Amino acid sequence: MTEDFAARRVPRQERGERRVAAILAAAATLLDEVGYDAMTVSAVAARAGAPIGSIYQFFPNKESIAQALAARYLTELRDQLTTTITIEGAHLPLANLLDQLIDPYMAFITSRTGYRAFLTSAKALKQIPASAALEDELVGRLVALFTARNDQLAPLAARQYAGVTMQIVAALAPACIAPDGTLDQPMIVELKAVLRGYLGLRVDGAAG
Amino acid sequence: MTEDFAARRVPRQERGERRVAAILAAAATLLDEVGYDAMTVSAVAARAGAPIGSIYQFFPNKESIAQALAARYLTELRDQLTTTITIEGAHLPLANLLDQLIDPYMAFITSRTGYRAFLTSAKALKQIPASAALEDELVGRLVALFTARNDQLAPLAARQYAGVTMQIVAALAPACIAPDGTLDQPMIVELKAVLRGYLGLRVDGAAG
Amino acid sequence: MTEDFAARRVPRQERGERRVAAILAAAATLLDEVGYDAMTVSAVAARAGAPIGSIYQFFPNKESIAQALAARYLTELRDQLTTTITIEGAHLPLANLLDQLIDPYMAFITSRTGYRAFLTSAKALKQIPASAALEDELVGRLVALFTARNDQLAPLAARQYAGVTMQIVAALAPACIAPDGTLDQPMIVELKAVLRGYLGLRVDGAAG
Amino acid sequence: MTEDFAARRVPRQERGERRVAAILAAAATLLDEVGYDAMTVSAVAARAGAPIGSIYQFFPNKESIAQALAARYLTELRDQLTTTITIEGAHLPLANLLDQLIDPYMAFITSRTGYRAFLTSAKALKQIPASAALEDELVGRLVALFTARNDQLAPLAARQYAGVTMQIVAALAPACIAPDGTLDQPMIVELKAVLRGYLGLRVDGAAG
DNA sequence: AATGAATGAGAATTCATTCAT
DNA sequence: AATGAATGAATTCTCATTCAT
Repeated sequence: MTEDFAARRVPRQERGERRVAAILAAAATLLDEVGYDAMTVSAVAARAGAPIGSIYQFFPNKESIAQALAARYLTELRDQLTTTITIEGAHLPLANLLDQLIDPYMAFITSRTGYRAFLTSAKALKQIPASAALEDELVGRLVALFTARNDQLAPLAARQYAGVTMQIVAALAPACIAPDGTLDQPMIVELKAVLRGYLGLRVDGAAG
Repeated sequence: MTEDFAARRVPRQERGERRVAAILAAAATLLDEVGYDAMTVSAVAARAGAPIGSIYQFFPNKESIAQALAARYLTELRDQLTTTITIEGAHLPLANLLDQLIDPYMAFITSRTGYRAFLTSAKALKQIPASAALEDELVGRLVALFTARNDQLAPLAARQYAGVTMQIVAALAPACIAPDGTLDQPMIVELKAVLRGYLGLRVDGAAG
Repeated sequence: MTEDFAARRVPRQERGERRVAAILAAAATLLDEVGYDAMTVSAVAARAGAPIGSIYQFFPNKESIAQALAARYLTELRDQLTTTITIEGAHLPLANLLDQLIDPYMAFITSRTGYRAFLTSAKALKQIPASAALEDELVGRLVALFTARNDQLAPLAARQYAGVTMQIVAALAPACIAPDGTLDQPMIVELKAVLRGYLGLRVDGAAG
Repeated sequence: MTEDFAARRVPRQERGERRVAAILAAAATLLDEVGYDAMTVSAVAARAGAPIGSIYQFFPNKESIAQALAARYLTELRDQLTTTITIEGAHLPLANLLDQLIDPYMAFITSRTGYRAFLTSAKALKQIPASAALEDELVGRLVALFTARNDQLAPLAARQYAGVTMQIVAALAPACIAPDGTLDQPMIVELKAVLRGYLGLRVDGAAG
């Protein structure tokens, strides 16, 4: 269900599965190193130790390689955030809630090679269906959380705040990754401060 | 100071200046429409109504075209922000101060074709010296402004908050431009709220 | 005699026969739709619902698939024309004779998917032995028929007229098939007129 | 007016014109030798003594090379047939008229390398606008000629006979060219006989 | 100086055929 | 025998940049 929408042919033999895994790993690295545009299918093949024809045995084109990787990451991300964003946090102090939300997400990002490329060029990789779906789900979860914190919140407003929250995180996340791929902790502290400020105003209604 | 670092020769005749202007205008449009990677030197030439040879009369390579455009925009931006970010605003209510800061900036962005491309791919266009210089200056001005609002602020902290402020603006600005190039006003309101929240915490020390 | 020259092995089990039939049917359709060059072995496999490996179990290469189909059609055609082209028609009025010759042939053509491809690209499919043999036989039959109509006819001349007759039919037949695969009746009338005119001159010796 | 519809850029320098000529000549030869599908752009380049990039300087794609050649031939053919097919021939004996029509055409065909490829795969080279236009004009001229010979001829009928005449010529012409590229004179005699028979029936109304 | 042709390495992709399982 | 993965040369086309005129 994850990547079959993009794959030319679903690998049926174990050998094929190994190939696909190697291809995606190679693509991830290259995405990280040079970005989508500069990533070459031959480079992916070389990295994966596969002849170029094998790539096209499983993926119809360059774009679909990135999409398959994105889809895989999105599934994993969904699994994680489903655990992380819950009503459980409704009554925590904002700062604690944000720790629970942000820290795992940042950990996720840095553990997924190439994820950065998706953050920066969401449009380059066209609309990945899985992406829209995940976004909808996450917004829904945030809305539930926000509403649970503040039952005065109008649904439409909650929805907007949720969207902005996700944009903030997406937009600032790259800034939290140092060039060497490790996390920039001070920047993460600031990201949380940004969210604390924003959600303090909008959700917890500190000053209205 | 604008294009001397990139231009192969300073045009001495006005015909040359018109050419350069046409080239940059063409590049700006294309940057907007297709982005840097997909922008082709021949396409720039065609749009500018210039033979491709002419392009290389004035610019040593593709990159330098984008850089010259960036440099021009940065100069203009510097002129504007120099007026906008001043100590004058030190004692304004935060919301008003942000209006004064953000509104002209957003107006600037949308009036400069192709500026979006620079926002999204800061790294693609390698380190533009003018950019670093401008950033330093702006940070300096923000530090002065923040310090004038709150004299308790340690210089280093002020500097960090200024940097984060700029990152927030840079990161969220693209989200404030609708696909058709016009401004997304509700999103701008949220951007201001984000900054209000953040600077309220960090500079005005709402909650410390 | 049909596919033994081309098939890698004669299928002994009926499963194999069904496979071969499916493969040839798929090839026929594709030949019709896209022509020989654009016909892909994988496409044939896909259409036939067979794994590509299976194709090569029965056919040594792409060309042999088309040849097997051609051979099958040629055999069927031989069966038909053997019945159609006989001395029986020697004393019929030319127009009637032509009806007896052309109508079944056109019916044959349209009922054999992909036959058109063979008409147009006789050379593309290299010299099919069965084809040359059939042609010889048909020429022989036409010669007999012509000679029976006109015993003044020199054998060599008769042979040439027979050859030209076949060329005319082969050349104009595609023009008698509408793009949707149905027969273009008015064009068939003209085809007969052409032959009537030609054979009237050459065989029945209208004007000598 | 001839090939500018297909050319990516009309050559403006004499050098460019020489290149285009060399490219078309190379294409003509290859079309003759291997046909359109098997003709490779690199092969054209090699034959023309040009780097492959140069081809794409003047032609947007492979198809357009063939089209440009076809367009050039069609223009030349138009010039010739315009002289050949005239009412002047209205009162000539049919055999003489056909000599006047067929001989120059056959000469034309054999003097134009690669023309054969167009005859055989009219569809492969998509609808060339110039081709349809030329066909219309020729049909018109034949109609005038036929009508001048026989004023009983209904216009619609005349139009159909003209069309069939052209189909006959187009269909049998390849058969009149020997494998070595020279003309097969006996076959030309037969072609004329075919037309004599057909037009005798249809236009001169030998037997109605 | 101005123009547009020249260049060719490289990019994405295809496909007949072979081979491992 | 059956399956589908492996292979890689070949193909079309692009494009930044240089050069001849």
